[in-house]
Amino acid sequence: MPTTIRDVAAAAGVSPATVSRVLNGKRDVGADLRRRVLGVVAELGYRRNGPARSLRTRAAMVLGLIISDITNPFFTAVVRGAEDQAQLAGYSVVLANADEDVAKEARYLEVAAAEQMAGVLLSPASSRQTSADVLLERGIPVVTIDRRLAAGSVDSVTVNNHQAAREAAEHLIAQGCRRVGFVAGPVQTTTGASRLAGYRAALRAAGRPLDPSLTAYADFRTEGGYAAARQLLRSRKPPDGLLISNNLMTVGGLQAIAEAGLAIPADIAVVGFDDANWATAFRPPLTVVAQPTYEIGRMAAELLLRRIAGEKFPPRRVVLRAELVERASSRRTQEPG
Amino acid sequence: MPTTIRDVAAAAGVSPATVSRVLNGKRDVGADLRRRVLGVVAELGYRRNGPARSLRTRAAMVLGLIISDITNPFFTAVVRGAEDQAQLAGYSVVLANADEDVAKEARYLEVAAAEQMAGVLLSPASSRQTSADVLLERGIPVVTIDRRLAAGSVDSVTVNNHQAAREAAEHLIAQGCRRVGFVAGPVQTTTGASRLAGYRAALRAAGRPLDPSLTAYADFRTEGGYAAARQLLRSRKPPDGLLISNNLMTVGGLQAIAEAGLAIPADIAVVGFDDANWATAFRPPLTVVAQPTYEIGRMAAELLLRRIAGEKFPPRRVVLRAELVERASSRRTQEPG
DNA sequence: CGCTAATGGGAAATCGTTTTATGAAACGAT
DNA sequence: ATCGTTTCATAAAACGATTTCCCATTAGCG
Repeated sequence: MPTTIRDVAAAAGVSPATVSRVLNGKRDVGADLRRRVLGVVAELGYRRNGPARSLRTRAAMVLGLIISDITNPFFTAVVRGAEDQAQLAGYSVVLANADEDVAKEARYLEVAAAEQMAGVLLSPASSRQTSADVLLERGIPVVTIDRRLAAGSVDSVTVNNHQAAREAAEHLIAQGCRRVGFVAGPVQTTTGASRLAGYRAALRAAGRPLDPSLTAYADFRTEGGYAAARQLLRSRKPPDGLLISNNLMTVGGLQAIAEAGLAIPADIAVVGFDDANWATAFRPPLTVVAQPTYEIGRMAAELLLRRIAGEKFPPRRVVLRAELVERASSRRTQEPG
Repeated sequence: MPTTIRDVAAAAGVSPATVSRVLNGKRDVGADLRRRVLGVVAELGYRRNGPARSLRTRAAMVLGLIISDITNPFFTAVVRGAEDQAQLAGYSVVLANADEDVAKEARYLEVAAAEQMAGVLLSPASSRQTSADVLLERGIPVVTIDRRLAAGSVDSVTVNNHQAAREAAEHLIAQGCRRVGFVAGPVQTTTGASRLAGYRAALRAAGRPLDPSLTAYADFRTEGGYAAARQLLRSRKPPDGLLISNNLMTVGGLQAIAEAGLAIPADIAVVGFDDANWATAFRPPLTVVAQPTYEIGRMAAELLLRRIAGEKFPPRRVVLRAELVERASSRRTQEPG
């Protein structure tokens, strides 16, 4: 029913092979013939059949993007960057939501292989338990986003988590906070582990003891952040400064602080991660570690497309800069006590 | 290189046709044979080639999901619902971000057709200028989400926007607001138009004049909401109550209010749309019109899958309930003036 | 027992594209 | 005039699944 390449060929009085070459800009086709073919294509409104093409070329013009939590605005911003870059090269982006679940992630990786996707962007739920091999074995390139895999052979695009977390903690210390608390993410992600390490490095550098009761562990989700922050606030010696290591957990943390009736920054100074659009609407405006989200996605897609194009180079670890954006939530004019 | 259906067939000592039948549960295959085939499939780790399958069956096991703004948490929540439902039926979901741009939307619709997607969920940028016909002509079903098309022949899943907006406005009036302002979305979307109409209906019912200086138009985006709210606040007779007709614009509106140094709800009572996770972390907690986002996505996917399965029924317009969730941002104990 | 019907399985065509191998024309150069 | 060499097109073979026929075998029934 829909027009095929044969229809176009017949209408233009050439063979299907010629039409194909015109469409793919392959070997030289006479300029006049090319024009004629393109004319017929436009006239008949022909669009090539994706699956047939994928079957023959053994690769779909599709990039997989498996992210760990689609409700996290950080990732959706990344998606935009990746999508824009992919589109420049004529690729579409398929999104999947792995929900921080290793098994679900594995399933989607298999789907990517079965669908012959050209390449996959992945924010792995765990740096070790990964099924990325399914793709690598078949020669489908993978680039990890926001997090790394323990096996060092895969390209990655991340930010300088360690340093950023350290600077954020040092900022709180410099503002006069005596007890700086930390809401940590899952340590099986490189991002979670690095940020925790950065926080600890800051305390160490400041000669502060590492009080375990100042660190609470959560799962990068709003509810987790809420519970973790509550636990910290209810301890016998609660923190007067708090660093929360991702976006969603920051929302939960703020809620816990509000419920506890504490004033920001007077009672407790707060620094969050990721510059969500509500951060400046919040009162007081939120100090955050801002990540170049769009650029992360764009860069990762660019890297992936180069692999897909067959470029050879040693595994690349792109590290972009995350920067502390100081706002009122962490600003203390006078030292307490 | 990867194992094909022939490999499986050879290893199991049957024909490819039989393997195919087992995998698709089509005609009855002997129980013992079926077991043997499935055993070999598992043993060889065989996964069928998606493109080959799509080529033959003329439909990929893929649903397209074209949303108008991926940075809007409302839509990402919808995505989750759709994805979960799709997965139950063995379908994957492909996401595309149309950015409220009619041309971009048209491009993605063509991609969906070319890729032979089984069906498409769409939140159209405009109720009239749509290219959905590209799909409908080819028999690919479409279900619109959050918004409707003017051509009434397409299934849709929306909420009762008119009534919800009206109730929200009436709530503000009941709280004693004398001048209730409204930040409207694009009226070429059915959602934008309905919410505006609901607001107006509330004023009319309360016998209030329709002061045009109390309505500002924006684009469903944060910056637009900020600009619109600022315009309202700077007018000669600013509102003492404000209804903002979507998620992102609410963030912008709150920012404008904060910058103007106004107190919520004392100086201005606020009601937003969509219950983002930060709404309760905000001080005062935000009164919102909450939409059943997950259910919208789930329902739309369910409807689409039924169409894909070939069910015949007249175009269905599912309307879910959006409900006002009263919190402190709109609560006024005493009447002003 | 003989006939029809039902069941389980295989051979081969088919989906629409790309690509390899091949050939015809055109053009210089010898 | 002949022989390469390009250049431009074509015919036909993939790609890997599904599915339409078709053929055995068995079951059912009078």
